[in-house]
Formats: sequence, C-alpha cells, structure tokens
Amino acid sequence: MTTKVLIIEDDSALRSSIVQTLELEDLEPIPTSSFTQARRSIRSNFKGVVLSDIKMPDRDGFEVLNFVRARDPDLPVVLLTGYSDVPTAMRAIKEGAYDYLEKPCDPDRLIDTLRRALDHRSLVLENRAIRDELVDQQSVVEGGTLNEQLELHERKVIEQALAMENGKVSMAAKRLGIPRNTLYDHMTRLRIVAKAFRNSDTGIE
Amino acid sequence: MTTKVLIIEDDSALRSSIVQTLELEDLEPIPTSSFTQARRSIRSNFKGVVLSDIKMPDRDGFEVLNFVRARDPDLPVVLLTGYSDVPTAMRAIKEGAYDYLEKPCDPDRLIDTLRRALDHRSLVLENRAIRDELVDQQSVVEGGTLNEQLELHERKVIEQALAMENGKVSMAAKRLGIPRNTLYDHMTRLRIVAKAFRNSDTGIE
DNA sequence: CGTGATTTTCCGACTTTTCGGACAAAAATC
DNA sequence: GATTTTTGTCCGAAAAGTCGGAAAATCACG
Repeated sequence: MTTKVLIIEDDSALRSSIVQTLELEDLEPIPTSSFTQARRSIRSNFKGVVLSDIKMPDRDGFEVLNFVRARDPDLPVVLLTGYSDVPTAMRAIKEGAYDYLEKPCDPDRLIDTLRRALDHRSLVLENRAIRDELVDQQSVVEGGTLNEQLELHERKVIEQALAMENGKVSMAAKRLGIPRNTLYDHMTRLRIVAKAFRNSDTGIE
Repeated sequence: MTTKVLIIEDDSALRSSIVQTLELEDLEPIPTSSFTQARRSIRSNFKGVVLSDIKMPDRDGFEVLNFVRARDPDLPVVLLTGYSDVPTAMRAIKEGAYDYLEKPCDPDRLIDTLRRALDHRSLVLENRAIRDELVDQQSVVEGGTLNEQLELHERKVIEQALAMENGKVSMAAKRLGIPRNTLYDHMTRLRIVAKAFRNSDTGIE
C-alpha cells in the first residue's frame, strides 16, 4: 500500500498539525512549504498522493494541479479550500482534483479522504504494474525464424520438464507424453544434457 | 466506465430527486426502496456502486454494508447519514463503507462522491480482468504433451505473423523465414485460415 | 470482361523425425 | 559383488515434414 502524502502548505502551524494527524494513522507525510519545494517529488511513479493548500503566496493551488496532472494524470491531488468556498472547490474538481477539504478540517475527514486518494493511487500503480507484466509475456512472440522460435520454446518446455523430474530423462519423457528415445533425439538436436538438471532438491532453482 | 448506482432509499421524494440528479450527470440510477428489493442486484461483478440510506424501516444500513462486503469487498457503498451524525458516519467508514454523505446533501457533493466510488469500482474491475488475462497466458507454459505445447506455440507465432501481414500468407512466410508452401502445410495441419486475418487495419481485432 | 497478380491446392521427390528394439555403460538395490 | 534398473547411444523402417513446381481458384483493376 502506498502511504506517502506530499503536503504543500505555507502555514507552518497547520502543516505540522497535519503531519501529526497523518503520523498517528501510520501514513508518511512529506511536508513542504511551497510548490517550488514540492516540485521535485512529483513524478509519474510517485507512490503517494498530493495534499495542497489552494491559496499560497508564491503559486496558486491550480498551478500545482496542472503541474501534477502533466506529470501523471492519475496522481490524486487533494486541495484545501477556505471555509465554504464551494465555487472554487467545484472548479478544482472540474479541473481534475481528486477531492477537496474545507480549511478548518476535521481530522477524521482528512484521513478518510486521503485514504481514498491513496487507495486510488495504489490501484492505478498496481494496474500499471500488471499491464507491464502482461506485455512482457506477450512479447515472447517476436523476431526470428519460425523454426528458431519453435526451437526456443521447445527448449524451454523440455528443460522445464527435466527440471521438474530432477534430470531423469525417462520420467520427463513420460511427462511430455513421448517415448524415451524421441526425447533423446530432441535433446541431441538441441544440445541439452540431462546431467545439468540433476542434483537439485527442488527441481526448480 | 461503470456508471450504475444502486440506490436504496425508502423516502420516495428523496429517491426520485437523487435519480434526477444522477441522470443529469449521465449516470445510471437503479432506484429501489428497500434492502430486500436491492439484494438481487448485488453481485461480485456488479458494474457500479451502492448508495444507501443508513436508517430504513426494514433493515439497517449496516446490514446492507455487511451484505455487500460479503458479496464483494471491493464494491463501494456510499451511505446517507442524518445531519451531522458524525459518530455513525465514522463507524460506517470503519466497517468498510466507501464514503458517507450528510442527509440534506449538496447535489454536487453527491456527484463528486459517486464519481470517485465509480472510478474506484472501474479500477478494481479492470484490475481483475487484467489479472485473469495474465494467468491465462502463464498457464500456456504448463500441462499437456510436448507436441500439444509446441503446436499451441506454433499456432500463436503463425497467427501473429499473419496478423502483422494482414493475412497475406506469402508475406508471413517471408517474415517467418520459410517457403510459402511450407507455411501452407503448417496452416493446413493447424487448421488456420488466412482469410480470418484479413481486412483489419490494425491486424488485431 | 479480360488480363495479370495473388492465393490456394495438389503432386511428388527428398529430408527429417519418430520410435521400437538392442546394447553397453553407469547407478542403484540387495 | 551379483543383480536389477536406468542411462545414453545406435540402428533402421515407417511416418511425417519440407519445398519446388505447377495448375486451379480468386482477386484487382482498367
């Protein structure tokens, strides 16, 4: 689970109060006092979310929002708005903020909201990871002659069978559903030696 | 994107008000007036989220919550609580509710919250789908005769080559480094028809 | 509708693979 | 240390796969 929360808040009292609240909930606050300071932490693979004040001396909260969305559109940004400044809050959501909180904010509400944002972030990152793994596997199918590819796969299958049977050729042959001799033929062709697969307890290393 | 919202609300006035709000935002409300009525819609592959009142004549909102979590722990439930009934709301979150809303609720806030819940649901379902696909592919590497496995792989390689060449057998043969006739032999053996790979711009359909 | 290009099928000689049987060598069992 | 089992290699006939050539079917286009 991702638990980092990049805090951008110029009011140091409020900032440390937030830090304390998060730490009590086993989250990892990363406190900063300005956008400039926070910038370098904002990457597309950041394992957390952003919590930013909406009005700050140097930059506007919306700039933060745009910057983050440019780096990673699926990196949640939670904005802190002034009390009952609903119009601004609505605009924030429309521009892609994940959620907003009214300034003198209830700690429970803060935690809930951040938890949801972090949860969302976890899912997105997990999703990407699985996707990558998927394309890795699919790419097994490219380049080389048909025979080269088949030979490669054949080698893998045979070696796996041998490994599973601790290098016993006759057993592997049975597992592969072919006569012993045929498997020897294949192994000779592919220059596979059974000895290389013996003497391993698990059969898989 | 999943857009269904299963509404459980006994107050018919509020219910139709919610329905209207959701329809304006292109969501798909499924209005019900009781848990009993809603039950059958709650499945582990439900493509949406649940929005339930927390206090109802026949059953408690927490029962809804438990029932949903039993069917699918990743199916978000948003609860409607009475005005400023924070303790109950906190308990709801602790017991696994996705979020809560105070009863006379701002339509914008309602939509925001449901959007987040739906987003969460989409990610979870997508995640599951990708996971399934992944295990499918992995299982190619085990079980079955050597020849069955090789044939499976051969089929994949040939089909991919055909797909890349838009079903042109002679081109695919060149790509695979074998004579046309040989490829035809393989295709006949594997019952692959080239026509199936034509007339698609991407090569993948 | 004809003409040329392309796809598909069929043939047949040639090569490779399969697989049972045999056997010596190595390992395991008693 | 004798016996049984397993391993690795070789042989050879039957089966399967390869691939050039060619004819038939289909498509593409003016």
